[in-house]
Amino acid sequence: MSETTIHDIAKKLNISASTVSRALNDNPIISKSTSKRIKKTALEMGYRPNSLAANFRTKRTNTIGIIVPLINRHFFSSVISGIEDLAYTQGFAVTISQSNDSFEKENKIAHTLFANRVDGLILSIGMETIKYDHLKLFAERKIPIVFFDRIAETIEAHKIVVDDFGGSLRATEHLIEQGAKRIAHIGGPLNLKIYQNRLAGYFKALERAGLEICDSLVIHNSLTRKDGTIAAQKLFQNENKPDAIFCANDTTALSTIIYLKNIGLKVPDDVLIVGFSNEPFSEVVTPSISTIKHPGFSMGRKAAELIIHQINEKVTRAVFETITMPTELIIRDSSKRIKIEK
Amino acid sequence: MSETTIHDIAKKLNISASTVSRALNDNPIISKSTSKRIKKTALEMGYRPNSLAANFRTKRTNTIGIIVPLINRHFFSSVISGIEDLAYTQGFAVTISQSNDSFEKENKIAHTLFANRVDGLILSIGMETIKYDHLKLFAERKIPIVFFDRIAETIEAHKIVVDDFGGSLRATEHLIEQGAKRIAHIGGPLNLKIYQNRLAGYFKALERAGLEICDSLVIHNSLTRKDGTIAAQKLFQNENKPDAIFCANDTTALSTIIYLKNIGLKVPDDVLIVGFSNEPFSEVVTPSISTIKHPGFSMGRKAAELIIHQINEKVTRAVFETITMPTELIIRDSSKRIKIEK
DNA sequence: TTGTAAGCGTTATCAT
DNA sequence: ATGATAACGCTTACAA
Repeated sequence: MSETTIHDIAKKLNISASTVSRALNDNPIISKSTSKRIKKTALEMGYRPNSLAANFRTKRTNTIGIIVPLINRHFFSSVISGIEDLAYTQGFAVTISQSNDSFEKENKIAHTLFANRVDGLILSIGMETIKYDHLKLFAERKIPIVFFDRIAETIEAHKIVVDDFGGSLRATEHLIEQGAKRIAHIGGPLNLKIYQNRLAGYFKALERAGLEICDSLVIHNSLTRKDGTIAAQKLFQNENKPDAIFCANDTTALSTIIYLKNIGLKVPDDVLIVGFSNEPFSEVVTPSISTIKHPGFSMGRKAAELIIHQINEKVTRAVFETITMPTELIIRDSSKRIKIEK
Repeated sequence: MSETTIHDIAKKLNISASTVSRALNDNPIISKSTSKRIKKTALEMGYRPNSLAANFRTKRTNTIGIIVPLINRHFFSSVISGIEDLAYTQGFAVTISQSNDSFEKENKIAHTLFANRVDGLILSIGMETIKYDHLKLFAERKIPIVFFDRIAETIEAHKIVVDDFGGSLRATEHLIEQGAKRIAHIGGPLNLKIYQNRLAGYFKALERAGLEICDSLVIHNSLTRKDGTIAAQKLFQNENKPDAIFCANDTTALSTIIYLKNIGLKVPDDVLIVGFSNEPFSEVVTPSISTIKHPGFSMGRKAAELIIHQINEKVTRAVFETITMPTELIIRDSSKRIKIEK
């Protein structure tokens, strides 16, 4: 009933436990022949290494902690999938928690992961997070952190973001190319850098085209389905109605389209729409939604690569990179003004 | 630089390490006053419990292992989200791996989780899995397992499934109520129980209504987007064209709708469609897709509840339950023949 | 190439 | 209510 240990194996073979340990860890110092004998009897005796003991001894868990706002969201589950995919090949386990965008929960999770001695942390911070003491914990103990998407600017760490600025610039320029003159923007909370950047890209495009920036055409909210509807409502009650909207996510793009349909306006005939993130639904709704593609899976793999590298290096880096993943404009029906072309 | 231990705290307060340990674990045998003193100095000294040591000592990791085919799929990420949600409140961490529907990977993952001493395992088996030796490992060591959705019938464990039969029955009956006479079925691979059940529900409904079961109206494939298109093509090249299709998932329901649109048939006017799973896109495509709701998040919570109960009980159950989660028919536009009603 | 022995930090058992 | 002590299974200097 009780587990076989390396001592049991050692006793059986009349050798020492350390030799067994070395052999089982493929230490090249052990002769081929004894190593083979040891592995054979280990198998016979049904030995399974006690990684709890090993972890305790070596102070390494081979575990990467992940914190995301919500697992069940396409972008985040893509990233997680990418992290797991690479981590697995490198012998790391992955433990996941969701903050539900609550600072309190994020804080608790961070402490738990810290206590559980994860070797590294990959996270996207929650909407409420503006203090980073819970992350400084890790920094102090030299436990590597990699941020993705929603980053904490003041913490020194590798960061992986998508090119929000460039994507938004392209999206807005595309609307301009399609003939839009009064382009509105439905954006996210500005305490998050990603939404600052998306706003900036939008502004830049307007500026380049010599279009006026109009305060009444810019609305910020939490980008839920409902927020999109309310924003659209506001935009079309105005005097200065937009002829195009660049939405900071696909969810609001969708609810905007639905709202417009309800008040008798057609997309793209009356109003052009571009979203952001390329949610699975965007391709299949009517009209299909033009959007900016977010490379979730690759971001996850890259994040895993960076953190594992740091874990294995054990070198305290002075220099941290911010990696910007390329975005891609996907033009679909919601933003094609010129139907004649084809 | 080095970590504070309970011995350091003990030394500072001139008490024993065991008292410190007890106080920190809220053992009621320790007097309120000393307990308070201990916690205070622990905080001051920046003590963080070494859970690696504790795990090692107690042989518990407070960790639940999860294996799913793919994290980045709406249903699975919902279940994972539900598991994490409950596990977190009960003090359990959750580690996730994806099998990619490969038996080899599933096998390796199981061994790794086993070696890492997870306290319990929640999983949905891959498409290739027909042998269960890797799971018997857990059973032998009395490590609880909970299956969900894709279950291994021969392993004794709690199982959580959705009411595939009932859902399909309702879906098909609904089509019949809407006046359909020649109902086709696009189903999944029959080595998986869930698709057997969905087929059975479809048959049952036809039988009850006295409708003939027609082989040429039933097609099985892997339920991808493309499979749906091919299946629809086949169905409408036939002599005996269907006037309704019950699809075993929403993906094929969608591609069927798109195909029909392309060949000039209208949904729901010419053909009625019902899908299965309530994917996020189903509500927002045009026409919106009637479907059977899959309670992913609740399944996850339930799975977590069951496994944690078993972990804490430490009692070897002789009796295992198979819990069938209720399904719900959501009627949307793709299956509403009678438009006059409103 | 192999063996000896210490020690990781905690909890549990037995005393007091 | 508290203390002393052993033990968990492994890794790793150091010794041989």
